[in-house]
Amino acid sequence: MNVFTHFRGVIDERLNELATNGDLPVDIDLKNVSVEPPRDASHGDIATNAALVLSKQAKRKPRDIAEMLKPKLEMVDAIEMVEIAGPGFINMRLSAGFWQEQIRSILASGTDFGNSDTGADTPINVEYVSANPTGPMHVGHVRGAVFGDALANLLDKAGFKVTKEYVINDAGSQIDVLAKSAYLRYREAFGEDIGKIPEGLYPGDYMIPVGERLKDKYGDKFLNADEAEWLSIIKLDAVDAMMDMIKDDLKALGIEHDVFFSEKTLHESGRIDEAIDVLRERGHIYEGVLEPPKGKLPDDWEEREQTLFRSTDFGDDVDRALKKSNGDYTYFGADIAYHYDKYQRGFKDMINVWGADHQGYIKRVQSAIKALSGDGSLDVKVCQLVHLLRDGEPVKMSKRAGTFITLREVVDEVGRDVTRFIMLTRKNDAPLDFDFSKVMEQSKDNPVFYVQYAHARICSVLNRAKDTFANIDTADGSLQNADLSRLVSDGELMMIKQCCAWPRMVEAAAEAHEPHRIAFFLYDLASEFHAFWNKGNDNPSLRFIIDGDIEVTKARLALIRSVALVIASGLAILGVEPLKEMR
RNA sequence: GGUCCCGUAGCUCAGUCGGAUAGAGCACCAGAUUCCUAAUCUGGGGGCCGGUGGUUCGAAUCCACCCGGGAUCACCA
Repeated sequence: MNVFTHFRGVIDERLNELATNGDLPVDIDLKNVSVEPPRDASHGDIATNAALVLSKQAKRKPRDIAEMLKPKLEMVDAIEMVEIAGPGFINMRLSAGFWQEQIRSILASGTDFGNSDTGADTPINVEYVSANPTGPMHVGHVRGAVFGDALANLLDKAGFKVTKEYVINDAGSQIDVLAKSAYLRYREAFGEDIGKIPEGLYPGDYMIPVGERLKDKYGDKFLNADEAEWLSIIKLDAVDAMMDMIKDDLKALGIEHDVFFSEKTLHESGRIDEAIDVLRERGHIYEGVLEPPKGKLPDDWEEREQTLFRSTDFGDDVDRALKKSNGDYTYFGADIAYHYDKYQRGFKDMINVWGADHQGYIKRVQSAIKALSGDGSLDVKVCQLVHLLRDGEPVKMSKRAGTFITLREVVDEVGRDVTRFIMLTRKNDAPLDFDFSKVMEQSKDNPVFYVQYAHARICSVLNRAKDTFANIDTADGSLQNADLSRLVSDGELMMIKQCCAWPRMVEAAAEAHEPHRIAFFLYDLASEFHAFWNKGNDNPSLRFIIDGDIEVTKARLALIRSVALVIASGLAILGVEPLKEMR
């Protein structure tokens, strides 16, 4: 249960009563009323701005409305105290009993705690990674991959029906290059000395096994054949080989897509013509000449007539070309068909995760979706660069020279969990430093460790309880029966409240499409817990395991088990395994 | 020149559909281990939230215009 949503409902009811009684206008609009935790805990547990928001509509002073609402709220069982503060905020304190009961429901829900139905099973498509199938994934892909995956998990938890999608760009000229590179390695597999890989082909060693694979599959069939004979066939094999490699890389990060969509199929099936015809019928396509870009002209600029999409009608800056000079569709042309296809598959909500270099591409795709669908919407999440460091020094990489750092190298060195968590410790649109030395540090400077450590500590306490009480049952089902009214200290109630904020956090993060909020929340929760733990150092009566008092012990175990469940539930969104011990 | 992103403590960054006295970590200073993992915790100093106007009960948050940093800019994908 989301505590705040629950009381939002309660407050709405009482406001409607006031409207029925004639104290407020009958047609009063409650949509701006919010119920949230006050920033300052001394103001109580929940606060509402209802009186302030409704003041104008009701043509009454905020304090008057607050005074009318106050007695009605005081009658609610769980509400212990109601106070009007400042310009008209209504602060409420909830009873300890109410909070204690929440532990029971957290234990009953397990790691499903925080699941929400705000998504209402709405289909939503999250497209991420979509690295070109021309080589292994490199470090530049990692952030988008992790971000997209965590966002998809988050939306799933919030009740959306999520499809994780990868579009394979298997149609462009880079695939010809790939096939030629593979063919060279194929000849090499027969013992031919191919010398230095010619400029313009992919030089990486990862192409060698592809050559072997072709040799095994086709024997010497293509050895003396014309390019026209082998090109289209080897393209397929080469792309397959690249995708196998990429899927392996993704697996190392714990990522598995539901759908791999082939761009090539759009070209072959005439779907691009179809989508563009739709646009043409609606009058959004014309043959014309684009203005040269303002500012510095590209050296090889020439005026030419092109098939253009009038994206400026939908908020773009200039109209966009759909066909290349050789008559083929541009990537944008194919992309229009791709997004139209997604829409026709039932996705009105689409999210794409792109690198920072694609920012300028956003408006045109959104324009196309508007022009084609009317009610479809695309949110593009742009991930800024990751600065790789080692001991504070930049790690050089050069994609051109083939010496780029691969995703695999990063994961092999620091592990999947660390890679994933650290990538989510910044907003997607802020650059991120990734220091190989720092992320492996076992200290509170390192948020992964800090959160994991809290979880491990809890598991450790649950185990140790058996040393003190031989017969104690620490299973969730048993802890649910603990006498939770024994949880009365400030620290204990704080922990409960923090856990109860979890569902609200999930909903807010999902709505904003911001999985990093989960990482920050977990850090805060871990911090609460570590503080609580240390109180037992100063005051033994605040320890979790109290020798001779099994009831208090069980109640406290129920509490910290709830904390562990929230941490595990959050880590699951991030795709990180909660650790039971860290020795 | 256009577009997009960023600008919050010395440093790295959070900041909830606009909410009350703007938060955390690092660094700095002072403390806490016969004790469930000190791999942790407690306390302290430190801010014209880039600037100027506007919107309103109320702005770090929304709008306009500036300043500074980054990315990107006809047929590549």
